[in-house]
Amino acid sequence: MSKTSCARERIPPIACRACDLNTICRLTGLVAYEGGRPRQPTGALRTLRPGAALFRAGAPASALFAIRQGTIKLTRVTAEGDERIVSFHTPGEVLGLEAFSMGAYVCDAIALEPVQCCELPLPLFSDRTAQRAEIAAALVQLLSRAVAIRPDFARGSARERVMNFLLDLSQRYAERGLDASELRLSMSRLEIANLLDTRIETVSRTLQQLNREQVIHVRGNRVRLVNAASELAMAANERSA
Amino acid sequence: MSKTSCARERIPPIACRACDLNTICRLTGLVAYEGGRPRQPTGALRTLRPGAALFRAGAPASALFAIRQGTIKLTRVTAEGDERIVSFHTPGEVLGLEAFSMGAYVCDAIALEPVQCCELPLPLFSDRTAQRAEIAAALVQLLSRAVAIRPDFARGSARERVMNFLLDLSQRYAERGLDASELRLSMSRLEIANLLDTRIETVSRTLQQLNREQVIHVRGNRVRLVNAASELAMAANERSA
DNA sequence: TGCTTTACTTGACCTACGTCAATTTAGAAG
DNA sequence: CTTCTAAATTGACGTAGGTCAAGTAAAGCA
Repeated sequence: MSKTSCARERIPPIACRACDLNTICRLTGLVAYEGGRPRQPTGALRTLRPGAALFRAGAPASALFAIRQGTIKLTRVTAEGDERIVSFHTPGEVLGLEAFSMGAYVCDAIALEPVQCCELPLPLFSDRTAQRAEIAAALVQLLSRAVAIRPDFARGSARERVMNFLLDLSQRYAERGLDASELRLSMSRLEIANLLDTRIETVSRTLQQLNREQVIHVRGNRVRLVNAASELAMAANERSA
Repeated sequence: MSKTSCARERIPPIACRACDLNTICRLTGLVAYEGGRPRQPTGALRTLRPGAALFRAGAPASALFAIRQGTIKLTRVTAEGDERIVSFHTPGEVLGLEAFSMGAYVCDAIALEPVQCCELPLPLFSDRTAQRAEIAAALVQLLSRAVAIRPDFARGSARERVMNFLLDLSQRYAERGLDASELRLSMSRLEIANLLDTRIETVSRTLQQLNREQVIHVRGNRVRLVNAASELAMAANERSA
């Protein structure tokens, strides 16, 4: 599947405190708060090999998931039968929020690399515990953030799409406290092209072009943002929509 | 602003029971349930003239809004200073859900026609009433639906974009119990082009093309879906993503 | 009713990107 | 190390849709 040399450059799991699910985990008693150290949660922990599915579109929704390590792609299958990538997700992000309204998941969630993630079974949220109101409030918070922030990569020129994609990745790195200018692309060019609604050749050409212009520095799946800051200002407002 | 002959073809307000906010309105005691008849809610009712703003991006978020009548566009301003349309909203839909996580609204909400909408001040949701858990649950439901259903019109060929746009409108008509094949476009060609990330000439040409092929029947801002059902099956899975 | 303005349509031309095809590069296996 | 395979790059060429420009129709107003 994805080649991604994972064996040697394995990145440690994200700390619970940097995870979007943190508040909810604590409220549901799933994990003891660890004050900063990455620590094994007490709840169900799932591991996936590259290419394995965390859940499938149409499967009854049973839990929320938080990514601890690795990257997951959300995909749908078009009427013509080909895969369409909806989004990529990195450590600290929560999947399966549609569970509260749909009976089933709406996308396939596929690991791009070795993935580790926490599972919060839905029944946790229907229990009539004393904390329920607090949990609900935290959920409302989480969901509200998810509706507000919707990057849209299938807009503008190929160059804008690629830049927006890289800058979005960079921003997410930064939000989790990682180096925002040194990216490791865990997805293939084909998967990027799919997300951006363009072609693999266009992604390749555009990356090389940006490389030649010294805006970025590309080498395989490693990308360093060099003069992207200037383009950043330009594209920043575009990304969130 | 938008021309839209509104004086004569005024459409009556939507019934509360067909509104996404219905459950929440009842729980917050804002409106007495009316069992089906469209009835004036007891809460704050706002009216807007075409071109007027319900709220602006960056303004402190103070309330949730439900559209009773008319169409609203959500827009953002790009770094280059031009407007980008994020979505159009029709009666029964709820605006401002980002309020629970952001302190401010993230888009401008502009009326395309005379608009009437209900306002639910945010303080309603922070009151520690006995119902609070139920209200929160209803909110989670509403938000969860909003994250699950994300049409994406800036993908594929011009023809696909236009069809997806029309079919999405049609579907929303249907969901509120209106005739799904007889559409009245309350937005200009320019606004459609903006949403679809294409040009006004392309929208025009594509509509005329579809008209020639008898897939739809266009006459100004009235569109009848004729043989769209066949294309519908094809595009149905595309729309929601 | 005609006049003015703005929205929409249509045509001609051009370019960014898609398509097809040939290399080159980089992991994986031996 | 070499071989094998899949991913990525690069080139040549065609086309959907962007751009520019000229009509046409319809809404608002005297």
